[in-house]
Amino acid sequence: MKTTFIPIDFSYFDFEGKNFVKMVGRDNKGKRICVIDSCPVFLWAILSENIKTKEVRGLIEKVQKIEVKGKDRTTRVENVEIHDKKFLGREVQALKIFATNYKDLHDIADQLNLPGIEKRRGYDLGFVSHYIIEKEILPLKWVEVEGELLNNSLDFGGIDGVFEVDECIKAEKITSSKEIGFEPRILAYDIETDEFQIGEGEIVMVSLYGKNFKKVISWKKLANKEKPDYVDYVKDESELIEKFIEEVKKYSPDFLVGYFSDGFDLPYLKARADKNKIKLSIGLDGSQPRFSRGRELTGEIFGIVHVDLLKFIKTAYSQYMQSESLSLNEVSKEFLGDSKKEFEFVHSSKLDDKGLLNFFEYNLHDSSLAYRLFEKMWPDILEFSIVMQEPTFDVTRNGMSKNVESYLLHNLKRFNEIPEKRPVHEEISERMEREKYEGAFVFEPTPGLYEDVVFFDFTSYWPSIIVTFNLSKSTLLEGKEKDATEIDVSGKNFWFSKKPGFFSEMLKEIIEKRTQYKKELKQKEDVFKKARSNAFKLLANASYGYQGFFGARYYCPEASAATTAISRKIIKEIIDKINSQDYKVIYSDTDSIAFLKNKKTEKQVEELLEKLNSELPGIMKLELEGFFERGLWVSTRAGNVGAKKKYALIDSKGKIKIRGFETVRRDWCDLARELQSKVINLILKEGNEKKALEYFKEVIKKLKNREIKKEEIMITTQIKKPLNEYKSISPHVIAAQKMKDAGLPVTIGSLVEFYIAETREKKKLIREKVKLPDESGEYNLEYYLNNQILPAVENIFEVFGVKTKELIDGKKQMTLF
DNA sequence: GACTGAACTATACC
DNA sequence: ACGGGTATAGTTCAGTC
Repeated sequence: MKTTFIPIDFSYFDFEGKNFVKMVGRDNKGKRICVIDSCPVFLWAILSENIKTKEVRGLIEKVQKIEVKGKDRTTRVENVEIHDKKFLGREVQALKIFATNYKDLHDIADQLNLPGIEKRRGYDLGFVSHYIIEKEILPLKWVEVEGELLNNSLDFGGIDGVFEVDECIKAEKITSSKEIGFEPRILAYDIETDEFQIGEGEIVMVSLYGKNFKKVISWKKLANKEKPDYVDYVKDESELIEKFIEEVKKYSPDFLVGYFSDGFDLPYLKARADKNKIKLSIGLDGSQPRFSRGRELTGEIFGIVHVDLLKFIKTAYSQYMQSESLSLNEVSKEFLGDSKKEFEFVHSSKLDDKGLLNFFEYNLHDSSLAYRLFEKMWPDILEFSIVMQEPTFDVTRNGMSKNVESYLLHNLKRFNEIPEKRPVHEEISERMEREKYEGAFVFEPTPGLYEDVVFFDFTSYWPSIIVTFNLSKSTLLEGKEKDATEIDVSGKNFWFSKKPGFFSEMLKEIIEKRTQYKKELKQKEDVFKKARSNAFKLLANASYGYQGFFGARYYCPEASAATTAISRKIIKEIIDKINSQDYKVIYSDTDSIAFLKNKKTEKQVEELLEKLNSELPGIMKLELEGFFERGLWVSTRAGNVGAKKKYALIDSKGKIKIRGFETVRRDWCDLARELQSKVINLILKEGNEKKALEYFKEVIKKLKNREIKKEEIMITTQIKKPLNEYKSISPHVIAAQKMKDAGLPVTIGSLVEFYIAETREKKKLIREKVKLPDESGEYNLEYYLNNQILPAVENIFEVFGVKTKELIDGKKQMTLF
């Protein structure tokens, strides 16, 4: 039979010692299909450079006889071929060694520790990735499948008999198909429980939200009020879990979506199913979710892609987001303009009818938010899967370095390259201990309020350096060669080949594709194209970090150090050139330069830009970031030098851009942040400090009169490690400990909120004055004056010669008097 | 007990 | 374990007098 098919979920199984991929997806009529396929399994043995033909023949004969006896199967070498390949850009001869089972390749490799074989590679990709590379079948890309319809046949020991799909096909031929669009079936879910610890308390209710579908399943019932339509009552928790499974099966989603569901909802469901002695048989073959043993839990369901949106948001969006936390509430506000429903948690036994009704709504709304977030992010999720060529389950969980690596591995074929291996544990520890290399250049500004500021910045600065100078593991030379680029890295020299390597070639393609899509987007908007452009942008940006990351296959700190060395050299040259053209550079950080326009016209500035660009090497390019009417730089708190990474700008439309100031830091209280923001605004708009100073005096007065609302003085700080590992017990650790004592969950990543209160006795340390938001108390006047609002504006007013400290002290004495 | 610099910690910038 | 280094700034800690 023949069908058009889109693969969504990827997994594999063994039958008679061989590996088979099972792909679950849809056909063009929306029917749910499972396609079973296989591919040759092999690894590479790279031969020594000087090996003789005769020796190769002997080696092949020896390798052909290798057999590995395992507990439940025997794997043997089935065939050996010799190929001309490349490894790290070097031409090599390599044996392609075919074997029975992918998981046994490691054992085969152990037997290949033979003279004449230099390296063994290509057996640590995972069978699914190996399959995708070999058969060139991409996740979420339509294909034409020809094969045998398995209809409860005995093939594969009757494995398809238990698959809850419309058709199961054993593939004979798979070819690519034209794109016909795909609308995924999405189901979001969320549970509410009596305890925060996994499995500790009962699951009170679970909500489901899909297309024209909403449901809350609960064993807790309203006593007197009528139940809403979307609520289904069940007898107890055990029935709740069974009903949940039933509803998921009935809805038949491609994607089951949660928020922090890898870490909470799914493991909680599993734990409670275990406790109730029932099976959480949610997989399409009746299997239970499988949880990885890694540092962080991940829950995988056969046939349904379980997506934890929190993880994807962390890697794909967080660096560009305004939200100060990644809570469902904040993220929903930013992406959907909607927030969670208000609800104060109480134990289910203490819920009255009104509370329970709210709880139903709250629970359903959370699922609705997750559903809509998925819809919003679907173009990015889809394009990430297609660009990285990895299953959606993985790309939604991997970090950017893993994504860079996926892209590399899936494109090596075009370069005839054998993949490098993953670093082993010892290598990783060694790499982690390496000395840091010197990074970017930051210009020390002179504090002041400047008029007419121009900003230039480089487009994809570091990636463009890597490409232009060919900086990578495969192009790093051992010593000086004739056709090499010599790079002085803080007094030490490195040489890189001028012949382009696959890393910089691929990165060049990534940058070019990004530029091309961006150009096309200007002509016509398209959410999917935008998502693809974004995926390439993120890949390019992560490529520099990748080479310096200890877990990378293509780890190359020399390339990273060379990249930053070149970046420092070039930006300093540009600064000199701009200064020599009768402009004055006032600031620079990594890839951006700010300078005074000096009464010149915008056209003259653009000509300057053009000239600078004509002198830049390779694909490097400088861009005009913008013209600004005013810019403010301040000094550091400690000394009288200009502070780096702290400035504020205003453009001709009155739009203000603030960098680094306390205003943009979440670990300062709102009072200080809003005061500072207002002061910066007034100064930039007015061009002087007068109105700002008046405003500051008002705030001091209000604070002293205790007219400030409590929520404005709350300080929020993140817990970054287990509480007992803190060497220095700072206020936020005390706050966290207090929360823990009150039975609230505090884990790594938790944000704790507290304020500094007045104390009866005189206490020396700030941490002794910490109180949680719901603890009664007066805010500590001295602390908020001297440690919050004064530091927030002191350096700003200092630019104008105003001594704010005297302002606070003077007033204080007066009020005391 | 006051003072001081180093260490620790969180968060921003690019 | 799940990109990198540069930088500011607060609070505690440990040493001195």
